[in-house]
Amino acid sequence: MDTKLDYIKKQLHTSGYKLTPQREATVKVLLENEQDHLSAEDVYLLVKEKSPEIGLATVYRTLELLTELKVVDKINFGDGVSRYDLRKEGDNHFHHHLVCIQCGSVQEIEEDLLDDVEAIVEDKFKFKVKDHRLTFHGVCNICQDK
Amino acid sequence: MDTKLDYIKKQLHTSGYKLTPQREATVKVLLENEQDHLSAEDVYLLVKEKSPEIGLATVYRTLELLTELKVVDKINFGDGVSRYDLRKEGDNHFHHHLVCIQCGSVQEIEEDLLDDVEAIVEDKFKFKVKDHRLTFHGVCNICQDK
DNA sequence: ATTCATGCAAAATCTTTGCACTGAT
DNA sequence: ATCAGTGCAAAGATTTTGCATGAAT
Repeated sequence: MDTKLDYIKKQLHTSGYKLTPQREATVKVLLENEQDHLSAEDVYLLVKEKSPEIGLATVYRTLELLTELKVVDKINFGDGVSRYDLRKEGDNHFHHHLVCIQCGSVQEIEEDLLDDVEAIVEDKFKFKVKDHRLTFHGVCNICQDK
Repeated sequence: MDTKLDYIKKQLHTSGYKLTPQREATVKVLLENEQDHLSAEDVYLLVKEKSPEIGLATVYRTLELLTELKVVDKINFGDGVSRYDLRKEGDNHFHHHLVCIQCGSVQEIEEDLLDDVEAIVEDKFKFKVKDHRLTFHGVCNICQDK
């Protein structure tokens, strides 16, 4: 647990940033809610529970910083809000999502299923792939049973 | 050209909507700029050139309607803006995009490269796929040559 | 002292909504 | 006469920015 925090701390330091108490509080919230896809507002509210003095702008600035450093990925499922998703330690690719159009649940897929597809893209379109975003919209197994 | 307009007109009628002059102007702009990924504001400005009396709210309402009817897809490349992309006639799947992180260009891929991946998702996660979004971020062939 | 980070409030941006009005059936 | 559609301006929501203050080296 703290290993991850240390790892992120190191990433910040490498780029010349400090892990301030506010940033630490924000990162901890992200770590404690890894499964969720929190919006900035969500993060802010959770951070406030333990550190009431923190400001929304700071949370935004922290999330922006973490996005730049690729500690988190900023995603958008089509509602008007940006959501933030921790990258797994050592991951160099964004993971995929299954969004249920009935219950709204979001499931993550760790596997990288796109190796073949990327090879095609690089070959056919001469496009050097650095990252990808893949989201499936459909009906999750729970909603199918209803 | 007008075939496409007729086709869209029919889609509207099927769902009980009319192709008003304002909607027609909006659709025409989309048809004339199929390659681009226009934001609502972009569409509005282009519509205004020929129909200055049209309001921004109407453009938004039209785009929302077209999105509902799956005439267009609403996409989001990470800047704060929604963009609108015409579906090809008869397409039931969203097409993919290659976003260049250097010059910002967006290239479209018509091929559906995800059949295998979808089969895996349906099988392994019991998730009934209805649609997908796939975007690659990387360096386009032009920028690679620089 | 200088520099980086914060908090607050104000501003900016994008999008939606309320409401009166128009136009077609 | 009704009802969907429109234009305008106002409101809403999300995110960014300016600036004075505070903490750390």
